[in-house]
Amino acid sequence: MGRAPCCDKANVKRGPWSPDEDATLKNYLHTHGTGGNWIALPRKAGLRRCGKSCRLRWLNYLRPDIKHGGFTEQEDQIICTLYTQMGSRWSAIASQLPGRTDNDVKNYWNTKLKKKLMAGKVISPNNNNNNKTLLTTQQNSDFQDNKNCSPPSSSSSLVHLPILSNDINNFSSNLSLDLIHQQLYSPQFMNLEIGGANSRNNKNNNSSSNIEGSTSSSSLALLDYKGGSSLLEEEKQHGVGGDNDESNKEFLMDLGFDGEFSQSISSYCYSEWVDFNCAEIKPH
DNA sequence: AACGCTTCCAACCGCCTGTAG
DNA sequence: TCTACAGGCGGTTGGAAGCGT
Repeated sequence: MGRAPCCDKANVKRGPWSPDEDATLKNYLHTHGTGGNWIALPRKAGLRRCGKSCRLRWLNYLRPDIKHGGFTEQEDQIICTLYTQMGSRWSAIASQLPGRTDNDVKNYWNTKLKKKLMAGKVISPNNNNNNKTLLTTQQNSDFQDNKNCSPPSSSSSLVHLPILSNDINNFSSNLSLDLIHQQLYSPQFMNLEIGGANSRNNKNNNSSSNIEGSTSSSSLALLDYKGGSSLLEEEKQHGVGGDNDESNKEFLMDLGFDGEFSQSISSYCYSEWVDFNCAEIKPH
């Protein structure tokens, strides 16, 4: 026995919403709110629509704070990073992007960003190209309103990433590589040299397990000291030394790889913990 | 202009989860 | 504890728009 349908499908209209329907829904919600019941809402509002459809229409299109299209490079990066961290948790990803809906992010990923990433046009960790300059002060503005992040220093070019919730941090403990991850983030694609002469931070190979098994209340990311010499164990003990040789830092976050590959990457890349709940990421 | 193919995105579907009774 | 129901979510689809031939 299947689940009872949420509405009488024979008597509800389907397909694209008309401007009149939009106006009706908007007006009703403006006056009455949802009343805590989307299922009953269309009947009260005089709409021949399924309650779920009304909810979707409101959340994805009619809400006043919705942004459509025009994803910024910074948003691209955030989506890519979060996708590698937690997979297709679109609502969680969208919650980190003010004004974006899960549907929007999902569509954007499926239609554009995935291809863009495949073509190497989005900054990826350790990408050895000029894309790092994508992280500029101009991009701060989108997220400055985030109440949990301190405002950027006027004299610096900090990039303030939005809050990653504790839930997101929890996701990272149960990650696996799906096909897309393997394709998009293969060592070749990332231009990484795994375990070679540059694997200078091998003694730091507990980083990955710390990330993935972290019970910390913070989401974590790491900054790479490209060309730096020390492991910075002392810094790990004494907190993040954010002012050290910033010119050598590179935008990098937990990619969510499991197992040996993750260990290899982390041992190569990661050298410093930062609290990613309100990380200040600086351009390379 | 007409046709076919591709891309994009709004909307739907059905499963899962949370919660009230 | 169980059940029913609504909300939430991710996957998928259908059609409009764009583009090339």
